[in-house]
Amino acid sequence: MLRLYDTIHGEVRDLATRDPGKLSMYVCGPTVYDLPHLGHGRFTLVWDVARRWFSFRGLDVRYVSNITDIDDNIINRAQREGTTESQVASTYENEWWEAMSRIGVARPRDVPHATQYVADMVSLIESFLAEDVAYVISDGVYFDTSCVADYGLLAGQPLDSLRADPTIEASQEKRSPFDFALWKFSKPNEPVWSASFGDGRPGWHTECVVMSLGLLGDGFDLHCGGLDLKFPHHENERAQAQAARRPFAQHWGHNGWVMVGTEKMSKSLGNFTSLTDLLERTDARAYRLLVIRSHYRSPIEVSPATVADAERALARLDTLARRFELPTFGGEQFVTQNDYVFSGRAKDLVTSVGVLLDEDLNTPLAVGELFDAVSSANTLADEGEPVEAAQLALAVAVVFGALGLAVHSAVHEPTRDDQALVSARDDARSAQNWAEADRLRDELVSRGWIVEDSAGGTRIRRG
RNA sequence: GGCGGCGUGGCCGAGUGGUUAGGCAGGGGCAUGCAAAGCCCCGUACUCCGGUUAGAAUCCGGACUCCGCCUCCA
Repeated sequence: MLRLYDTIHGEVRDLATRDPGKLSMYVCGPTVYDLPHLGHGRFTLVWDVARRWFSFRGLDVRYVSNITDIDDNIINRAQREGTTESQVASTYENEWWEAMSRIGVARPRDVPHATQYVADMVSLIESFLAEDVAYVISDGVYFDTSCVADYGLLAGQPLDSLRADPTIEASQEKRSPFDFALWKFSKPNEPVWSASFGDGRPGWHTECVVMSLGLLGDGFDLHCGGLDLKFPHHENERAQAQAARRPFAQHWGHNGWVMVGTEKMSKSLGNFTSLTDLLERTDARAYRLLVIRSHYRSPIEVSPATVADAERALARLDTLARRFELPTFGGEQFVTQNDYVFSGRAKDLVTSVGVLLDEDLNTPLAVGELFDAVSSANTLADEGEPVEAAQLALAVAVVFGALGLAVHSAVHEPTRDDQALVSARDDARSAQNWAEADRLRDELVSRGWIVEDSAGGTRIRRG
């Protein structure tokens, strides 16, 4: 049984599915007004890993993740740059998918765009107004949080114990400082959709509740996102579903922050690193390894040192892949537990790692066991047990593959000249002409190759 | 003020009562023509103060630090 921490209950619980064998999963996606940053990279990796693991276990996962393509930040950027909102949105959505592709995050099965669901949002807001759960003031339509009895469930405290930030001037017209905008009336030169209660654009919290229920239906299984969405975003989505008397997500998952030093990385602190920049100078797999090496609910520290550490750890896996000529997995391809049949130590590995991952995605312990298995496979091979060694190595690749991490090194084809140097060196070595062999090795090294001798002769690879 | 979380060896990062998590870095060794990769060995850590226990990093109480959320945020 798959189990996962549920934010509302504050404990690890069975991940129940509404329909047998099928998991409906919604992950709050990005607002596309800037390059994706490391925090985006983490949440997409975390839930991509979850999705892949659930799929490995045989669930048919319907993974939905939205693109918020209308929002104040988009409008501000468009006005600042003298362009249109849709231009800003499409520019950064393209950047988003480019980055997702590079870190190996599989495309969601559905990608709803907020602007395509405005009509449904308008109907929902109309129904709220009809029941006086929402009210109109000068700048928009607001949701009356006091109408939802258990408002504060996700925040972990009741509404009356929340404190409105005194530094933010609350609108005098709002019934409560916690009431949130369902709809914002448009100002001149802003994008506008018509509605019976006044032309304008939808509020963020309304977008996600409409899209998740619209695609996954009432009482869908799992709703995920970054911990900072827990309150108020997810609380407000939930409040709207409650008010609409529609069963909402049955299970809530939240991932931890990316830290920079001791502070949370965030837009407001201005200490973010763009994912696009990281990928310019790092093997994208290193970031995935960094993410799965710690627990998804813990904060992770991303720095040049921790990234370099992960890259070196990755080299150990790549060496294994080279030694055993392992297949690669990842990208849009999902591995399932029925794809390979193992026996002996390989089977034991898949079983024990599976137990760890089934229990709230304990990837750090799983990674520990996998690295142990790397040593074991090398030892078995050294001790003349090639078949069992190869099985174990393959199991390592399969499990890492199930988590979306391809165990392989980038392929670099030697040129004809390089190959000539390699065979010349083999000749020198068989003639025991060590000086010449060393000279040829230096030559290859100067051409950027790492030179290793093996039973089959000189082998070269890129670092 | 309310709510939640953290404090582990040089670094990252697991671990809820007893045996080395794991990775990276460092030291020693095996192997190798010499290397590289690989393998073996090594550091014996757990914020502080009390307490419970035969035994605690792990449970309880307290203190301190740091971080986060409380109408921008993944």
